[in-house]
Formats: sequence, C-alpha cells, structure tokens
Amino acid sequence: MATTRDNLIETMKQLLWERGYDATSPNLVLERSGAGKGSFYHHFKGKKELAIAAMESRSDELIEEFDRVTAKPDLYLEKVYAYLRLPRDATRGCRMGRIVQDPSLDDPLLNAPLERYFKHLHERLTWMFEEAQRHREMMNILPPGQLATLALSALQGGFVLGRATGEGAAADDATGALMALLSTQTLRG
Amino acid sequence: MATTRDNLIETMKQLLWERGYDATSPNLVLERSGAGKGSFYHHFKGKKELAIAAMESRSDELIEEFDRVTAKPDLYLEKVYAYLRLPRDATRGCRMGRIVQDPSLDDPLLNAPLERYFKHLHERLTWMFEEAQRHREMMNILPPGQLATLALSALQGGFVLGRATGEGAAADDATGALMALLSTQTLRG
DNA sequence: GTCTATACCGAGATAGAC
DNA sequence: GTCTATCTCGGTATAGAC
Repeated sequence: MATTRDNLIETMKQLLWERGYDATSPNLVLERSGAGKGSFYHHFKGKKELAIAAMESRSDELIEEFDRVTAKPDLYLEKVYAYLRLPRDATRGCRMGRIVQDPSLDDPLLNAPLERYFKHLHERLTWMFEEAQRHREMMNILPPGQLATLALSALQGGFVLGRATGEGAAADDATGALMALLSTQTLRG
Repeated sequence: MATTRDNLIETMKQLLWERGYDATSPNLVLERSGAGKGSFYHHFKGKKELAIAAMESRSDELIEEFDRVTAKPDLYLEKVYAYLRLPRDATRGCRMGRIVQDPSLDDPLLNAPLERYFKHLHERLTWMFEEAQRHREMMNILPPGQLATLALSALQGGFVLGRATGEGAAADDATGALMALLSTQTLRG
C-alpha cells in the first residue's frame, strides 16, 4: 500500500537526515526511491514542497516519540530525564536539527516546520520544569523556560560536537552532565 | 599592506560564517573581495584549500579571544563563566561551528581545523573544571571532561535553537541557565 | 500517474595572454 | 600576479508522449 507519494516523502526524510536540504538533489531522491521524474513533479511542485512534507512527517514522528517516553514517569523531572536519556549517536546528527544551518532555510516557508518543532518541545519541557518546581521536585530559583532552552541546547550542541570531533557519545555526555547537575538540585529523592 | 591572498582569506572567513562552505562559491568570493579568477587559482589550489586557510585563521582568532577573557579571573570557575558570558547573537551562528553540518565536511581534510578547534577548547575547559574542583570551588562529583562537553554543547546548541526559532537570546539563555546551575554547586562564594 | 527528452543555469576549474 | 575566455558537469525544472 506504499504509494509513490509516500515513498518520495520517506526517501526525502532519510536524505534530509543524511545530507541536509541543499545537498539533496531531486535526482538523488528519484534514484533511491525508484520513482521517475514525471511522478515527482506530478505529486509535488518541486524539491521545496517535498522537503516541507518530509519535515512535517518527521516532526510528527519525533513529537510522538517525545510524548510516548515522557508519559511514563510520574515525577515531572523524571519525564525530562526520560527524554534526555534516549540514546543518541551524535555523529549521525539530529533527525530534525540536522538541517538548521542550510542556507536555504533562510526561507521562512522551509524553516517553519523546524521552528514549530523546537517551539513545541520547548513548551512541553517548560511545562515539565514548572510542574517539577511547583511539586517541589527541585529548587525554583531558575526560570523553567531557560531550563528548557538549556536542555534542548545541550542535546543539539551535543550533535554539533559529535559531528565535529567524531565522538558519538558527545550528546549523551552533555545530557548526562546536565541531569547530574539537575539532580544536585533535587529537594527530595 | 593587505595582500590579495589575505583579502581572499578574510573574505572567505566572512562568507563561511554567513553561508557555510557548500553554499559559498569561488565566484562569490571573487566578487566580494574584488580579486580576479586568475589571482584566486594562483594563490590557492582551489576552494577547499582557501577554506582550510580561512578556518585556521578563524580558529586562531577565536582561541586568542578565549585565552584573553579567561586569563583575567583568578577563580577557575570564573574563567569558565567569563567565556560563557561573552554576548552572542544566536541567529548569526557560531563563527566556527556554523559549518559543521555541511556535507563537504565529511572530508577529513576540511574537518580537521574544526576538530582541532573544539578539542582545544574542550581541553582548556576540562582543565578549568579540574582545577575548580581541586581548589574546592565546586563539588567534585562530576567528571570535568563531561562538564566541558556540556558547556560547549550549551553554547553550540544555543546557536542551533537561535537559528531555528529566530531567538537571538537562545545561546545566552542556555549559558545563563548553565551558570546558574553550576553556581548552586559552589562550596564557597 | 508515469516516462523520456530537453533546456537552462551556476559551480568549479583550466588555458593561455599580458 | 592578474586578466578574460572557455570547458565540463550536475542541479532543477519543463514538455509532451504514453
């Protein structure tokens, strides 16, 4: 039941992860998906439109993953940890954040899915830190929104360092250190 | 005294920051620097060689800046803070880290300056955290190397978020939150 | 919905005169 | 050391038949 259109989207998602937006050519998508040029331009106006569809599909998938793992723990701080603890190979890059620096993402239309994705995660994490403070799982001397920014940054920065240095553990090291620091903040437990 | 060669390097540094490596064409470098095609290929074997020279120049410059601001404070933790407190507009990207995700940086020759840069900073920061722990400026329950990874990640990740969301304050927010967390770790002061 | 052929452009580099 | 002319290739897309 995999339609040609879905095949194109799945292939684009994979290539966006591997090579980013600018370095992914329509020809490459066609070669790997097995589709022909005609199909491509029948289903999509062009590369940009396909990429947007791919990014939105990826965003949905990652947010589902986020919701799934953070649903389990009862303590709010443990929800944050559950997300940070997902194992990551930093050398492969974030499936979403991989493409942020591509020059073409100056285009607001292309950037929109990315912006929505990060703002959504930031909102969810902010809420978790708020609740964690409200339920006295941690000190409340730090603004929850800034803690959320730090959590996402540690993760994304870990991917940057991993790519630059070849250290696949960089992201897990960064999030690990952050959780250790946060834990010294706990009031109980 | 600005030689054509130096002009080319300076122009490339600027363009690497603005557009990255892949999206920067020789023609663009020539147009902006005022040099001609002949000069370019006389001084450099090609785009790659120029980019490497530009990255090494940028690396020297940023490491000098790092050394300068971290030299002032006496306390080791304050040295780290002095670096983290340098104001940054996250939407402009890191002058060095901006290019890590460009596909061409799969090439080890191109990646080498980047790798050296981050490993150098990581070493320096690790040493600062070691000394901070040794002099009892902070608790020693966390591995200094992992703290260094977190510090660099918070910074680089802040740039990623800044670019994706348009929030120029993202990097300063992330480093600010990290410093606040580290400060709850202090034993004296 | 899908195919092949074609068109246009800019990237990256070389040639050879000055 | 610098200039202009030229070359090749791949990216992105359109045309029109099937």
